[in-house]
Amino acid sequence: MNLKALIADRLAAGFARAGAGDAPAAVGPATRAEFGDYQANGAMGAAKRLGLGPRELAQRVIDGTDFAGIAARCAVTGPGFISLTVADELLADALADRRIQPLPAAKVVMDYSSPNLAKEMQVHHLRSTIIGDAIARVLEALGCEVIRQNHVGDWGAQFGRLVAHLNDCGEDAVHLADLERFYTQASARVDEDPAFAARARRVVVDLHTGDAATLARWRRYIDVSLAHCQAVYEALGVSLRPSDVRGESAYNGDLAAVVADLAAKGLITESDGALCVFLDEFKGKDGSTVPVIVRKSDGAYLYHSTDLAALRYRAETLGADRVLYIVDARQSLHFRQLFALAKAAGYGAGVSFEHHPFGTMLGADGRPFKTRRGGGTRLLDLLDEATVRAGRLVQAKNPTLDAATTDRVARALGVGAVKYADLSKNRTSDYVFSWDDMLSLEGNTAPYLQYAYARIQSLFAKAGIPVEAAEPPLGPLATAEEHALALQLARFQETLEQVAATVMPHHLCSYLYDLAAAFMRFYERCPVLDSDLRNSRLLLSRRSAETLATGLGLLGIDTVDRM
RNA sequence: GCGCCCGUAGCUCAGCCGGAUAGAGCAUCGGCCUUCUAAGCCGGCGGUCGAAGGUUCGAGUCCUUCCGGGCGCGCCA
Repeated sequence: MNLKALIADRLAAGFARAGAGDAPAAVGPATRAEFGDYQANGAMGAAKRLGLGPRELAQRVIDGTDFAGIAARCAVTGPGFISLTVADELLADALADRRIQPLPAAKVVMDYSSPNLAKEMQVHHLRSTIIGDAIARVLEALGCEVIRQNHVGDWGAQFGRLVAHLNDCGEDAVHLADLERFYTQASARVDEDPAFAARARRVVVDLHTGDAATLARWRRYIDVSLAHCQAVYEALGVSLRPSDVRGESAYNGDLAAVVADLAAKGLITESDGALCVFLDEFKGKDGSTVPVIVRKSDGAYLYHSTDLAALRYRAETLGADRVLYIVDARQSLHFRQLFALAKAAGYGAGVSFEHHPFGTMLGADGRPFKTRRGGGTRLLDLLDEATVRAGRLVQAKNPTLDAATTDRVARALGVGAVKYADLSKNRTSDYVFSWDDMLSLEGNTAPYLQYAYARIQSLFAKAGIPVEAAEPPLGPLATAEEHALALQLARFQETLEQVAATVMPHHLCSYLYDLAAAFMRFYERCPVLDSDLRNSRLLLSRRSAETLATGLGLLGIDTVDRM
């Protein structure tokens, strides 16, 4: 149940009776706990139009609202806030059933992760991959049909360079590390050797026109590279599967038709031999327009055309209601152009195309992130280091665990910490990558949430009963800690809906951290096993464990029973 | 030059259609393990929310200008 929506609904009737039916109740969590659990700020904004004092209107709203079963107390506070305390019976209802309520059915296509192949996955691939994955899982939990589309870069100039270079030196690459090395060499040659650069471009044309030898070579490199990506996804606990891969190459056959269609619709202008679309939305102050180039003067297509073909496929073939692109903020202009182009071409009318950007990764110095060697940091190295550090800590804290359990726990905590460090940030602009922050295991980190979960498992082990044995109903909430914990548990639904609406997983992280903290305070203050309120407190513990496990699961983070 | 994003405590970050005394973690200082896991709990220290104007009953949040940072801008993706 969505408490916030329920309260807003009830208050809406009160606003209507008070003559302010069009005013939003503006319900949110109370900013100050002393005044209750939720507050509605709408009376203050509406009062002026009605010629009433804000407190007077707030009182009229309260008088006209039916609080039966939802609020234990409701009062006007401050300049005209409506503050209310949620009734225990409502919390008992909320905790009786932990099922998530579905949103209206929708088909959502999600483009995320989408690494360029031929290179190992680096830390900068982390954001798209795990943000997208968390959103995909949350949407599925809310009943949406999610179609994952891993739009890997498997068709661009990097393969021209790679294949041209390997043709020249007569070598072949069967391991990713080799590919990586050869690609670096090839990139260097492009900068120094114009003749090589020309050959590399020629190879791209061969590839795109279906030259058999080139395609065979390309296929081998792609397979090596994709196997590596899949290994990273599995190490990360990301839900992407090989069947979710639909890379740039999948649209090769559509490109000519898409461009022909744009031409037929009168959108194409030739400029210096390239086929361009000039859109009014991108006209500058000086009257010049930044063009969208859909075909180069040498006949090759670019990512605008590929992305447009992909957009059309997602809208028309997959039948999406929404298409979410979880892509670096540096692509913002590209997506504005892409969506404008789709609109001009009449593709995907009625479909919501959304670019959800995230910031560029910076180093500790605030400059774009690079290692000393000028490269990136391998994602697998980061995960390994996190696991090693967590392993040392697990061993120090709990030396009685056997080796296999220690390894498993270390993996869950280490990988969880890395993911949580990234997912818990709402940075639509740049963010600072810090090796130490990523690997931190104290405070507001995944291990804190996992620790709360493990404590609950331990509690039930001590009680000698399975977690499921704690059943409703919830008893009286005798202490402030119990009330606060029950309230936080009851807010899970509204949190998931908020994540779905904003496409921002950090709201779920904040929620789970607050939940774990509420549980820790409850646990420190309220004895469970040796208490008259044992049943009720066990139920609070059970729901805490379930909600933590479910929430962490949506973030792609594992829980452990002991740590 | 034009455009987009950002600037909150020493550091890393929250702050939900503008709403009460701006919140966490880390760091630092102090208290709490003979009772359910101290990876924890409680408390102290720490911010003129980049600056100046404006709108508003009310601005970290909206508008304008300036300063600072990042990114993007016709044949890479």
